[in-house]
Amino acid sequence: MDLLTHLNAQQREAVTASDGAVLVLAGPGSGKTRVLTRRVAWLVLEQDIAPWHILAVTFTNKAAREMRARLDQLLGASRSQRLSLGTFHAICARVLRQESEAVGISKDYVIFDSDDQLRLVRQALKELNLDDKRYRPQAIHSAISRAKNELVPPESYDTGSYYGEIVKRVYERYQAMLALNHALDFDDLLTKTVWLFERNPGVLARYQERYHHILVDEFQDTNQAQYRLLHLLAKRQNSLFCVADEDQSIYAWRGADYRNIRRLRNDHPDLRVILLEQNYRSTQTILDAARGVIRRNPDRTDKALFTEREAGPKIVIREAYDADEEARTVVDTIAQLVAQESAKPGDCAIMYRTNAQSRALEDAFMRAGLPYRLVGATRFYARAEIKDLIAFLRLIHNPADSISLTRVINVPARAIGQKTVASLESAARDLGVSVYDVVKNLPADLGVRAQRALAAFEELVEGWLEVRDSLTVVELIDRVLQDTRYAEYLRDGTDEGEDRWNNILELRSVAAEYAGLPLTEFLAEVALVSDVDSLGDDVDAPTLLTLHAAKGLEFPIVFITGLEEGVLPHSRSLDDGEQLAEERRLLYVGMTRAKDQLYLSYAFIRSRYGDNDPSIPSSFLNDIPSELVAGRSKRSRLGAPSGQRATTWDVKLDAPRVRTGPNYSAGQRVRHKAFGEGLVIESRSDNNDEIVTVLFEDAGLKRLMAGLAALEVLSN
DNA sequence: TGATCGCGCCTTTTT
DNA sequence: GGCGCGATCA
Repeated sequence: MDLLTHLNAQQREAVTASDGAVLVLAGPGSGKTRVLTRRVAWLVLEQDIAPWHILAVTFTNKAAREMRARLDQLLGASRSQRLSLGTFHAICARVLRQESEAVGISKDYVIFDSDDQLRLVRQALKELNLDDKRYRPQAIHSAISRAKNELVPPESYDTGSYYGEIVKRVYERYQAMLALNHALDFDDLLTKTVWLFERNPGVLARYQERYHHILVDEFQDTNQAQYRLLHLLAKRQNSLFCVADEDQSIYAWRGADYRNIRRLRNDHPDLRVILLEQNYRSTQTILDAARGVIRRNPDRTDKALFTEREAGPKIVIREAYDADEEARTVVDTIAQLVAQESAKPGDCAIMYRTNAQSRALEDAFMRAGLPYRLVGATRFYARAEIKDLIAFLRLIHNPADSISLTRVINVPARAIGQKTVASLESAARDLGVSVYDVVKNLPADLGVRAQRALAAFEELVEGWLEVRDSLTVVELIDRVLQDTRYAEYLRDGTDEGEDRWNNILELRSVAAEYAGLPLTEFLAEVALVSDVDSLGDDVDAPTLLTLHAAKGLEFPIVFITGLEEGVLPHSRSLDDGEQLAEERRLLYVGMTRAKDQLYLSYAFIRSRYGDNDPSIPSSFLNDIPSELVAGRSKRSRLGAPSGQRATTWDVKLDAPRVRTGPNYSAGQRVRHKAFGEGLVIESRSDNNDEIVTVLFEDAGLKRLMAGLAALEVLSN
C-alpha cells in the first residue's frame, strides 16, 4: 500500500519531512494522528529505519494501543512490536526498571496511584503533627506534584511563605516515605528518568544512540519534565517530530506548559513548522461555531480552519429546567434520531465538565431502559475491592510497601485494629524500617491477642512469598482469594456484594489475558492504565464522558451539557484569565469532536451539593454566531414543568409522544424490544412520565420510561 | 475490636 | 446529595 495516498500536500510534507526538528501545528480533525502513524511507517518502509530506533510517545494508553494496531497492519506485527510506543509514563517506567541500579531504586518498585499518593500525604501530615483540616492534603499534594513536574527537588523548593514552608516539609517527608516503601509516584517516573539521564552521561548516550527518531503526539500537553526528557534524548541531533494544537491545550492544571512550544523553537533554530489547517471531520457550521468560541482567547495564532464538507445542520441550543430534564431531553433526542434511523446509538456522545454530572444522564438512560457506555468516572481500578486485591499483590511483590500492607492487614477483618496498626506504624517510623519488618519482629509491648493475630497474618504473607515466583499472576490471585476467604467476605448476600465479587472475577480475567506477564509488569500495567473502556467498544450505545476524556475522539453527534457559568466555565476558574482561557479551549475541544450535528444545553436550575440554585447560561454561548444556531429555547422561567413536557425548543423533529395517564398496570404481561417478555410489577407517574417496573424473564428487574420503552402489552 | 451514626466538607479535569 | 472521618456504643 502506498503510504501517501489520501493525504493532502501538507500532510505529505509532514510525513516525509527530512530529519531534524519538525513541529506540526494542526487543527482538530486534521488527521494529525494519522500523519504521525504514517510517518512511523514511512520511516521503516521507505527510509529503512530499524523499528527499534523509533520512539513514539502518545498522550494516553488508548492512543498508543490504537496506533500500535494500525502499525501492525502497515508494518506487520513482528516489526511493529519492536517499536517503542507508549505514554511518557509507561516509557519511563520501563527505563527505570531496566536501569534500577543506576537510579538506586529497587527493581521491584511499585507505582503509587493518586489514591496512594493522597494517603501518603495524609500520613506525612500526621507524622509532622500538622492539621489536615488546615492544610488540605489535596492542595499540598498538588503543590508537590507541581514542583516535581517542574523538576524542583524538596531541598530547593522555594518557600517564600509560611504555607510554602509547610509544603516543603511535607514534600521532604513524602519523598522519604516513598523511598521507604520502595515506591514511585506518577511524577517520579518522569523526574527520576530525567535525573538518571542528567547524572549518567553513559546511560543517556545509550538511549540517544538507540532512538534516532522521536515522535510526540499532543505536544502542547507536555510538562517541563517531559520536555526536558525529549530535549535530553534528542540532543544528539536525533530527529524530533512533534505534533501540537495550542487550542487544544487542556492540561495546564496538571503541569502542561504551553511555553514548551517556544522552548522547542529556541532549542532548535532550524525547526521546521508545518501547518495542517484542513479539517476532515466536521461540517463548516460546527467549525465556524467552534472558531467563534476559541477566537476570543488572547495570544493565539488564529488558524483558518476549513473543510470541503457542506454547511450541515445548525447548532441546537436548549434550555432545560434542571439537570434531570436536560438529561431526559438528550435521551429523547437520541431515541428519536435512532427511531427515524438518522443515527445509530453508538454515533452519539454526551459530554460534560465534571464527572458528577454523569449521574443525571445515567438515570435518564436507565429509566428509558436504554444502554450507554460510561468512560472514566467510577474507575474500575479505583473500586475498593479491586484496590484491596491489588494491594495484596503489591504486598507480595514488595513487602516494603507499607501503604498496601496497612490497607489489607485487616481485610477481611482479622482482629487487627487501628490501634495495633498505629503502633506498628510508629515502631516502623522509629526504627526506620518497613511495617512488614515490624510484623516479622514484633515489639514486646503488644497485647497477646494482637500478637497472635499478627503472627497469623505474617504466616499468610510468608506463604505467598514462598510461592510468588513459581505461580502465574492468576494462580497467585486464586491463592490469595482462597487463603483470605475473600469470596465469603464479599458475597454478603446483597446485590452490591455480588457486583463486587464480579469485579474481582473481572480483574482475574484481565490477569488471565496478560498470561505469562511477570507480577512486576502486571502491576505496572495496572497502575498506568486508567481506562478500561476497551471492554465495551463493541456495544452500540451512546458514550458518556468528560470533555477531557473526549480529546482525540470523534462522534457524528455530540451533546455538550451543563453550559452554565460556574460549570463550564468552572467556578474555580472564573477569576483567573489563564484558567478561563483553558475552559474555553475545553469547550472548543468538545465542539470539534462533532462530525455532523452539535447540541448544546444548559439548565435553569442546577443543584449543587443538594440545594438548587438558579444558573446563568455560559458566557461562551454568546460567542457562537447566532446565524449558526437553530433557535434557542423559549422556555418561560416560571418554575418546574407542571403539566406539559418541555417541547418549546425549536427542532425539526416532533417532540416525543408522551403518554398521559397510566397505560400499564401491575400484572400485565409485556414485551420489550431488547429485554424480551416480562411481568409488570408496578407503574407510577414521575413528572410527566410513566415509570413502569417490569420483571423480565431473562433481563431481570428493570425500570422503564413508558414513553420511550415501547412496551407491547401481551395480556392483562 | 468492630459496627453504627452523625457531621462536615466537598468537586474540576487524569497519567 | 454522598463520602470519609471521628465519636460512641456493643
